[in-house]
Amino acid sequence: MGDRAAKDALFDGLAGVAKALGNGRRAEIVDVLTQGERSVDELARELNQSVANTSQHLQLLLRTGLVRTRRDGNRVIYALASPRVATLWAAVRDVAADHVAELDRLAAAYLGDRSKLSTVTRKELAARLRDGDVVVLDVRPETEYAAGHIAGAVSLPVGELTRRLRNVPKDRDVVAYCRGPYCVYADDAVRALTRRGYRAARLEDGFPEWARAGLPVDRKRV
Amino acid sequence: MGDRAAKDALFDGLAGVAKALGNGRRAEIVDVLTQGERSVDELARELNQSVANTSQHLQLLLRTGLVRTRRDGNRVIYALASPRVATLWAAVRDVAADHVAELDRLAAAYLGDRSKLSTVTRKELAARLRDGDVVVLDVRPETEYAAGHIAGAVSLPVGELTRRLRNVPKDRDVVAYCRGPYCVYADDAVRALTRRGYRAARLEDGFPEWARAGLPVDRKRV
DNA sequence: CGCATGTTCAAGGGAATGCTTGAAGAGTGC
DNA sequence: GCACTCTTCAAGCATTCCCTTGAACATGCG
Repeated sequence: MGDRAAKDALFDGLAGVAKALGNGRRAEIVDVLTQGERSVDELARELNQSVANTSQHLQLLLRTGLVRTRRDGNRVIYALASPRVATLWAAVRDVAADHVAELDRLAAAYLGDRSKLSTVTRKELAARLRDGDVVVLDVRPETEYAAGHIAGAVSLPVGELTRRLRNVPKDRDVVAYCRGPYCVYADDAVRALTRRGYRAARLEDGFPEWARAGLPVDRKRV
Repeated sequence: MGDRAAKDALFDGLAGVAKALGNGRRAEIVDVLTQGERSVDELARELNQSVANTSQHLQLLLRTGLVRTRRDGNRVIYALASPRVATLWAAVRDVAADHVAELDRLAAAYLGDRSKLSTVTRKELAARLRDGDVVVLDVRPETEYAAGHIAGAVSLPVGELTRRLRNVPKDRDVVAYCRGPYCVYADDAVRALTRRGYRAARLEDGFPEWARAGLPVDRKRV
């Protein structure tokens, strides 16, 4: 024991986990699965990839143990193997934000200019929720809201925002949140709201981070 | 903003961090750097790889931002870019331990049978250190001890263990620790000690985990 | 059963990865 | 300057990775 070949094999095994996350498409899959389980073709559509390719990526994630499957009639539903995988993905994102030189540029290219968006930290929002002086909007698709949301938040998917604007009180501060720090939904919502004269800000990160921090969540459909 | 190409590029950027850790040799480099900074050829010797190859891996880690360098006369010293990188590596290891099916086999092949080794958790050791009823041995190379060690531990590199055995009291419980959960030094030490009639156990993980948990450390050479 | 839907498998081609070898840079000491 | 050490660069080759295409497999429904 303690020989080179075995040590190399062990570290290859450990590195296998990182390798599984080491592809943009697979990273995106894990990122989406953080919001809840999905079928293969839901994922394929979300990633804008062929079903075959998506399936292959999922097979690899499955072999590595990062995801698990269950059958639901016709379809196969994939989910993260455990919350720990979501934590790992968050750690990857954090290191990238800290240390990857070009990430700011890439993020800006996708998200646009965020400098004019006001943001709220988890802590601030938690405090203001306790005081009840803020309206919280979950602007993700409704199924994700149903699978879990910030306690007290109202579902208002960004696609329906303009149609259901009357439900948003104009005299109170509004905070929108979505999937995480690299999700555009809340950005779009905040831009649309401020343009119309609302006092809107976005939560710095998203629902998964809120839940992971142990802050109050709700699973019931409202 | 919000278009597919930019989103793919962003996630490729995020995944780049995972990709950098997604190779056994680079993972090993990061694992070693968790113990402290190293020159290229120290790393090459530790990994049993050519200097050129090691240098290439280091270049990639550098480009990704996971490590940084400084010159020391003739040589270039590499270090982790921040403690957050060590945290990320720990997260990878944890997920692998939880979810990679074959990891137990790989670990056993490298580490040997651990079933007969008694272990101590961080929490237990911290408590027993406060009570002063235990001798703690740092069995890593002396330079790593000098760079930081559990407060109250004594340096006794595993290579010199048999030569300096007289320094270890036979009537007290002994706990040995080393680099981390996949390091053999403490295992070897505990086996050698128990064979000679000492009451020895190993700390479940290693020094980096101890330090990361905020438990008392010391940097002074004894 | 036959057909539709959803998922996986298999083969192929272009690109990237990992290691090797040998040479070129960079810094130190005589 | 010159020899020496440590590190990086460059080219080459076998292997792996990623996506595509088209077929096979599984499940549900009429």
